[in-house]
Amino acid sequence: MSTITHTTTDKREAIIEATLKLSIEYGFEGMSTALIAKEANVGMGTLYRYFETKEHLLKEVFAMLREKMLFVILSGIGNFDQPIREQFRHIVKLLCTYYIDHELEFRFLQKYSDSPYMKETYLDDTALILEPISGILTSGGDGFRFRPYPTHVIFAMVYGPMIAIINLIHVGKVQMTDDLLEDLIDSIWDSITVPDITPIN
Amino acid sequence: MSTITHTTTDKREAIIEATLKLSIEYGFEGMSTALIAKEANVGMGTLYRYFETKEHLLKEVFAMLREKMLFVILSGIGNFDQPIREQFRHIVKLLCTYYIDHELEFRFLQKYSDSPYMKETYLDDTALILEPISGILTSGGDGFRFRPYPTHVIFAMVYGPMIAIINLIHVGKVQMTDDLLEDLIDSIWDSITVPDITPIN
Amino acid sequence: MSTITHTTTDKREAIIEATLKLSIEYGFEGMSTALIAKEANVGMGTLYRYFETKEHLLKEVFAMLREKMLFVILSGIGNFDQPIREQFRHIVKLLCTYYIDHELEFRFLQKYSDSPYMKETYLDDTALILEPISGILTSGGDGFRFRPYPTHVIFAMVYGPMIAIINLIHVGKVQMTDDLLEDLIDSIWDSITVPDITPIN
Amino acid sequence: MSTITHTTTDKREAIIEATLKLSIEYGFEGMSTALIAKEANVGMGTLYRYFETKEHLLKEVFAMLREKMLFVILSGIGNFDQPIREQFRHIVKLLCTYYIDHELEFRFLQKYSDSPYMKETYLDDTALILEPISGILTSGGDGFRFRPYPTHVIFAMVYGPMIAIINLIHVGKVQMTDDLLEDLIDSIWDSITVPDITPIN
DNA sequence: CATGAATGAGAATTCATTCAT
DNA sequence: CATGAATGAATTCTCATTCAT
Repeated sequence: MSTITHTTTDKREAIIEATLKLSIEYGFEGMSTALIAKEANVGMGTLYRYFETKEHLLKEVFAMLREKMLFVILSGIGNFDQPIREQFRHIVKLLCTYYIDHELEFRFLQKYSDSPYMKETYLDDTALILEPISGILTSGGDGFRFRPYPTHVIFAMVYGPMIAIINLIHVGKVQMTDDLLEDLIDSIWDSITVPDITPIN
Repeated sequence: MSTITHTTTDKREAIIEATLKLSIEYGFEGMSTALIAKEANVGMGTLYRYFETKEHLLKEVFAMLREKMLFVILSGIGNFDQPIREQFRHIVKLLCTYYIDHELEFRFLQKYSDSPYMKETYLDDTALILEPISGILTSGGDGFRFRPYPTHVIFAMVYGPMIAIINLIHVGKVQMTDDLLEDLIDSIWDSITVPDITPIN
Repeated sequence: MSTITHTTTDKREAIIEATLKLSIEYGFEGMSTALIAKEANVGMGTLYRYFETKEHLLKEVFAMLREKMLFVILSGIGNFDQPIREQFRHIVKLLCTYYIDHELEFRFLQKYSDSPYMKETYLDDTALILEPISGILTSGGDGFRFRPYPTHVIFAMVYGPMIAIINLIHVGKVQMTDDLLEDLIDSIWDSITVPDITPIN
Repeated sequence: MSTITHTTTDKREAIIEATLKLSIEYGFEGMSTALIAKEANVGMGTLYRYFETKEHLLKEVFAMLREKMLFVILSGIGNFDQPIREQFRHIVKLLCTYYIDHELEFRFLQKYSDSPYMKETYLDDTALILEPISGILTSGGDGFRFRPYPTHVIFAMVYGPMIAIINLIHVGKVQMTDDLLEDLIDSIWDSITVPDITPIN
């Protein structure tokens, strides 16, 4: 962050940015390191100063995107005193908006999660998009009960439709509006909860 | 079925089988044609007798899997006189069961749909898994109404969770049971419909 | 030549014919044996029944063309009692006409003579086109003398321009007429002889 | 000439030199890029840094040889005030000497001109060797007249024998001497001109 | 004899990575 | 630190040749 390392950081950032962009356009293996370097306006050797390997580079882009996403979400997180349902609505909305506005990042994460590289990487891929609300989805609530599914399934019932719909928007099949988003979140909510009052259902 | 075509079919099948298996293990570009040939126990030249290009091979595997899936589903399709909800339940169950039992095929389709190859291929990727029930999801019903979403969104609300959950099972995070499956289908149903009688909800 | 071997001969001929045609269109290595077989309407195995190797096939086409050419020339050869100059005129005319009318054969011979295959083959390439008149060009004459060049050079002074002009005609740069041909032969004659007695010519 | 470009030029030159040599020995397709690289003492990748394709490489060798030849000829060109016949004699001599002394280059040009690659290349193949004297051969003169042939034919009557004789020398069938060369040029001259004194011919 | 499916050695080309400057 | 020329292992694809039918 000091002035001196600024240039350095810039190059690193430029490489990551280039990787993000090109990986979407060409795919991970369609994108050569030479191309990345060119797009980032650095020499090929420079790339290897900052990243041990193409694979490492991808992994770091992935890690960076995760952290960036987490930061954004956590920054925007609301009031913990609110009812669970409101918190859920708020965060899912935040998440969707974020990924709708950051197509490249979303696509990269999807691509990476599905690639063989992921095997080498530590993370639980599926939960990725839901990390920020893992807490919420395992707690109880007032006026409703989560359906008695394994936690993983609850997660899947949330991020499954989310991912599908974000994709839809990115490929231009659907225009997202605030109202539609609100409704969809309600739909998802309905699919993982039951009202608490009527045990009959 | 004659002796001649039998041999022929055998090699073609072996190559396809090998491709299916190895593409999961190594990814499309991590899997060399030499490896495929070896796994299929044929010479490299043989592979190129049956498939013009590696890309063509992948496309044909994809096309074959689609047809196979469609065939299975259509063969198992139930009574069209049943209420929509029953038909939905039946087919989604069939689909889930099929893909749970055919992990390699499921993974291949996912991979292919996300790959740059897909661009060259004709199909609407997202709807793939739902082709068999596209009819049902656009018709009306008795005792319920589909939520007023664009058709694409309705689709996404169904295949999104399906894919997510099938994945969960394949990676071993969840054990699927008949009861769980039934419940999940109900959950999904709830997320795309509203009861017709009580406008309150 | 018997009725029984007729079929056999036909296939051999067909292969040779196909080779001749395709070698011009694609070049020796641009022309695959599979293509030859297809063009000749025989199976690939058949080709190898008649010719040990692609190289052997080419060599035999070459040999065949030589013999064919020799046969044509010898058949058309005129009166040995005629003056040398008349014999020269007659034969060179015959040769030129033959190669003008048999473009494929001419091109094949040129191609083959220049190829590495030629190394394996016995013949003196350059003299090829002049074999039929080698006798004439080494004898003496009345009213003229051959210029005091090595025999090889005399040959070269004849076939050099011949080849160049036949090429010109095949590529369509020049239209050959009887008169032009006669004149050219005179020109060539002038370049290898000097008048013996009368400097006036 | 700086250190950097020197190294660069060296490798490029080495590759071209190797190509020149090997193409004679093995033919264009008998010579693999791996072999070229080895002969040039560079890695295979290096070859492709300098030349996009094997085909491009060959084309550049061709272009380079043409320019080199032109340069040599133009540098040695004599006095334009001399009679046409003297100019003709001078330049043909220069050309013959050049190609006699540069066997590889001569053979390469012949090979390339006859190859399918030539189709892609711009040039009028046949005239290649005569480019430097095309001006002379179309002008008039004193004391002689060019025979009334199409220009292409005049050209052919010159380069035909030239090529044939140069070949003869390269394969060792003839030893060239200054006297022989002078005489041959006279012979060629005689074949394309007639004395001007006797309009009767 | 005729066939053509099967084969694998070999060819052109690419690209991640290194290292001398 | 930065660079990009150099490298060769690895990849896709071709094709002359064989051999079981």
